[in-house]
Amino acid sequence: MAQESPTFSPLYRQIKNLMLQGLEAGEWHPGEVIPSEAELAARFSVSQGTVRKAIDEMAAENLLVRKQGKGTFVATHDDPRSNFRFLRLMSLDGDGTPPRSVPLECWRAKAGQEAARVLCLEPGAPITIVRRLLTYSGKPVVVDEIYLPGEVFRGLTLEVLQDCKDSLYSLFESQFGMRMIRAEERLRAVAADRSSAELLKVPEGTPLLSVERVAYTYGDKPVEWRRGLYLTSGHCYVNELS
Amino acid sequence: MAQESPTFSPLYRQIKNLMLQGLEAGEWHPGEVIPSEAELAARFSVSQGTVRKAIDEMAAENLLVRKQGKGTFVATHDDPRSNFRFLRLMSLDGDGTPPRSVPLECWRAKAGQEAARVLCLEPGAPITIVRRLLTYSGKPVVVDEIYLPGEVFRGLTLEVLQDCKDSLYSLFESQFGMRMIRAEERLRAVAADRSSAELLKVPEGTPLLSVERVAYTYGDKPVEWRRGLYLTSGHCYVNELS
DNA sequence: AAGTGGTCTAGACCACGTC
DNA sequence: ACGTGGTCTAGACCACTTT
Repeated sequence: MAQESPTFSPLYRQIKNLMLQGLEAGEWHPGEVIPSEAELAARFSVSQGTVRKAIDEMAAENLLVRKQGKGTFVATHDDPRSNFRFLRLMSLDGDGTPPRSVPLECWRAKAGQEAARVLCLEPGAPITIVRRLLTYSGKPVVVDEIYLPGEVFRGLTLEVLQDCKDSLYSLFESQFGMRMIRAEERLRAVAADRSSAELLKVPEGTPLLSVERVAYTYGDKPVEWRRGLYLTSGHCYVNELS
Repeated sequence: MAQESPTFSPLYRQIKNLMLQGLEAGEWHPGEVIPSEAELAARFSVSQGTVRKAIDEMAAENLLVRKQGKGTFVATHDDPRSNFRFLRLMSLDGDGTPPRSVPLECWRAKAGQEAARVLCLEPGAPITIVRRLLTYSGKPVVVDEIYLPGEVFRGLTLEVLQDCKDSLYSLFESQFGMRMIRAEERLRAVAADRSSAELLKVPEGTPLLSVERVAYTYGDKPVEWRRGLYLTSGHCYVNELS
């Protein structure tokens, strides 16, 4: 038989898409409860089980968080236990103290070929670049260079970064309405250049872990390109294969 | 109110545990179909929906693979598309040709302190050690040292490894009944020692990506400890954060 | 007591693969 | 035509949190 409906989409997935639009449009904000399953079922005129399956998928993607007896909440980067999600760095001894972010520079520029390609911008479009250090117990471990679309992050300055007590993604979420939901990282081993070596207080040429990341928001739209150099003498990058 | 049942376990999870025992005991082998949902529901005297939820979880953990219209199958490492699951290496240019495994050595030894701890063995217990090279398009990219419990892998020799056309985990699965289902990796950047540098044909001191892995089989039992040194001049380690 | 998500059931129908 | 997994429904009851 001919394949009649190559675009077949089950009901629960259509419901999911409607809810995704709600999230993207800001109908429900990070940290807030969304309506109960029964309410959503009534709104969309489907059974509770169908809404449930839509929510299940979104919870599996870390977009929503279910809490029995309380409701279903829009996920947020403020939750401290979600810190390991986007920074998989662990001390070689058991020390679990969280890192401190030390912003170094923040300036505006025009997107070059590569930045434009990665962030899906026009070459020459305004971008914002951040350089910062991550320290564990006062010792420098990561130096990051972060490229952001200038339009979205118009109000981002060094002062804003210095005043921020939370993670970078918490700041992006609360101050710029930009929520990171997924990222791809590419890891390589490189030799420390002079500038990085100075910041990390190691000899030039020291092997460093280069971590290149593209982060995406709703609709798989890339909104951050970053390159970090990790000093892995006292820390390691942890990954779970499953 | 007092928490009456701290050990509450829903029905579908009990079913799942029963099925896990079936997998572990070898009742169903990798690649084979398991009984239909209706059959399992009858066997366990529960509804099909409950069996379904048990299978859903196991499919999410890559233990089972559902195929609409055909049945549910025990996952296997033979599936070529599962190669990226445990070897997240990608060419920097788009070249997608798979790697070739070149076994170098295979010998028996007694577990030292660290190997015993990681593999949950008695110090002095027999272990098997494998050294091998991974080449892409003929060029050496990875040198691996692999520690295995000697009891389980008694028949493993260099000849067996050389005769094997599939992945290492396929061999372990088919020849030794040992299926890897999960692994933890720790990544660091290190300088190439002399031996590795020679094998990878790079100068001593070249930055290499050190990948230390512990792989687990059913019941979270560790059964492999490996350390790989990756040459990342032409390849990178890809990771998805979500 | 009331409201939320979590579990379990039973049955109907759909999409896919095989015979 | 048949068997498989996939979707959808409606209703009952359980576990957790708040009022």
